[in-house]
Amino acid sequence: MVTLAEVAQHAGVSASTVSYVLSGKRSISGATRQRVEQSIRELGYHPNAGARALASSKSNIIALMIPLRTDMYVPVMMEIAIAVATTARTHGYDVLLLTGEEGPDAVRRVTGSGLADAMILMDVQLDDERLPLLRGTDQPSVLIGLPADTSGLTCVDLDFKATGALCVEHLAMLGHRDIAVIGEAPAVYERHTGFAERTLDGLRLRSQELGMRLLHRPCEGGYDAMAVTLARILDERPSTTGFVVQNESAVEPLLALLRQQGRAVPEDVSVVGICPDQVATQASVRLTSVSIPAQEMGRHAVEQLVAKLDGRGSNEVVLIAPELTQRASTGPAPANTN
Amino acid sequence: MVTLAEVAQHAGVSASTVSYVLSGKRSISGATRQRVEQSIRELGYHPNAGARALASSKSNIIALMIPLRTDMYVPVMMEIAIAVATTARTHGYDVLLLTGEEGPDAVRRVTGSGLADAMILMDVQLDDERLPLLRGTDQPSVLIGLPADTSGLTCVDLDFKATGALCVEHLAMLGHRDIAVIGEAPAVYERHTGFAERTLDGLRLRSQELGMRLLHRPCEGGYDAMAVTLARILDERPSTTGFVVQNESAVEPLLALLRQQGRAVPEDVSVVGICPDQVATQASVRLTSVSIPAQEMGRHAVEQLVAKLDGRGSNEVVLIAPELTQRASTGPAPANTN
DNA sequence: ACTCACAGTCGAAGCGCTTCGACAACCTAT
DNA sequence: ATAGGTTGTCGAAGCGCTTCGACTGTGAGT
Repeated sequence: MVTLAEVAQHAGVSASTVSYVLSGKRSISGATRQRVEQSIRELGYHPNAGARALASSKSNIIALMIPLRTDMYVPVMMEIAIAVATTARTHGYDVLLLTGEEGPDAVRRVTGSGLADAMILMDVQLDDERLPLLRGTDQPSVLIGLPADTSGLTCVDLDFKATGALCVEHLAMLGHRDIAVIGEAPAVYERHTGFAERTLDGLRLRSQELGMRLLHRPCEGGYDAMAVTLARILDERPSTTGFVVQNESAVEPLLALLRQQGRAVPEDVSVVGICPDQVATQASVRLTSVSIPAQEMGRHAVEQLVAKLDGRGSNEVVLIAPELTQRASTGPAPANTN
Repeated sequence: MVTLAEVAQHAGVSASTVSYVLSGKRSISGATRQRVEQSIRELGYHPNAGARALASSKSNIIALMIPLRTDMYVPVMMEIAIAVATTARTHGYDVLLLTGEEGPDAVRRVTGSGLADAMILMDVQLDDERLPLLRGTDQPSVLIGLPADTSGLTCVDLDFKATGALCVEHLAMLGHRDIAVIGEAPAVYERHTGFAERTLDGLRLRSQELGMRLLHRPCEGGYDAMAVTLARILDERPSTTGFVVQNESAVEPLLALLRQQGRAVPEDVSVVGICPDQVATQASVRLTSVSIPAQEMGRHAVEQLVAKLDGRGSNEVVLIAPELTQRASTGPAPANTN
């Protein structure tokens, strides 16, 4: 293993000079700089991460806490994680992957040990038990998702309330009056995950304002669960002509079931998805949808964090505006056939 | 920030004693140990990761390189990543998330800087450019996936060749003679990703041995691509009664299309999937499938790696035996209706 | 009573880096 | 020519931990 000292000797300068070449924190003459860089290349030198962390009390690592559950909104999580990792690299940071398993202890461990300089939390619950810890430390952090109380915190998320409203508006504009919401699995609501409830708020509020009737049903993904849920909805409110689906694994089952029952999409029934674009475009009917901007969220989160680490940036809530893309699954409500 | 020295002082012992309490590398009297542990708790001490890494030349971090592409077999990757992270924690390791983006440089950087003690590589190509680097370093590593030449490497993977064979055998047993394989996207084969080719080998070999006819068609996921592929297959070989699908995002489209064309599953046509159980059970027809044991792979990989780090363990290729679960999508071939 | 082994503890020497203050050499303004 | 500032470099002091060798006291063996 090559050390700073060896590079220094090879280049005929002192260790500190090499260090300054590397960090650029003091000016170095062109000649010296080149000699040092040459030596670094020749010797294949890589600074030792531990030593660096110890001396500078900066690890250049960002911790990312992802949820342990692998059953929900997985592609979104993955895309965020990858966006976080690649964006972090462009700022010179690496990413440490923590699973929710350890819970708040992970926060303590990482903060206390100086393993990471900052952290990003995903899958934030409205009343997340990790929040007090974050508020009580001076380690920068960013949440992806919105808790109930955002004071003293930096958050990045899609504006799910606006997303709900947007879906309703789109259906209203097309003349639909009775709409049903296929939600995430009941467990998601029970955990009080913010995004699900905020979407619902937006849906309810706007549909009230527009005088529409709204039915909300949580739904486990999959064909069987969807079949049961759909039957219940159509039983309770046969006049339903618009669906909003916020559950990736319910999209295709819903479309299949509607088809099977002879309800044509979009002629008889319109469907709006809240899901990644990939899901929307690969469905059997190209789905009108509000996309989950996973990459953008990951990127934003890192950039907020880096800003904080650089002493710039403050606590703020960044809500990304939803965008609805009309595809083939929504159309005018059918003429009233009471 | 609390340091070892402060804990030592608080407990009235020397720093080295505290260190030995922590590491257990020398015997410590019960009384002293308890006093130290008490102090640690009272002061909320966490050892500094950087200092530890520097002094011991061990970071207790495992690097995990995941593919950059977010478009393919995502849930599997995610599940593996999570299994790696949680298993690593049980052995006292944290996980650093690297994306394929940097390519071989990432290997150099991590190895050279001592950022991680070992690494796990996913999405290994048959002739992966990172392999020479791995062979040339003494840093332990494990591949998830199988390259062409495994000499000097430790690999963990599902036995995809046996998987292919198993699928064929199942269909053969049910009396099918003409089978079609819906493969991964063409890009996967072009990249020479091992698993896809090995599956194909297994499929071809066994179907030859059993005197069956086999058609293989790569397929981008999604409904439209699947429609085109299916049409071509049925056009070329109308007598096809068995399908093997190795592409998560083609499963549901295939089932929908078959249904739409009046081909009943499993009465007219049988379908076997190679996919995570979750996909198989959530499909519109509960899919007979060989599951991808993502968790098991991640766990195995970490355990191999930890064994190496402990000086136990050697280079070996661990192939996990495939298991086929019969569900509702396969049945006897229809009577010959030439 | 005397050695020997061993458990239990301590002090000190680093691990490889960053960073601060010092200093020499040079330039510019007086 | 001189004071004052700049620029480029160096030496040394840590950062918080691990680990080695050394030391002390105790109990067993003779």
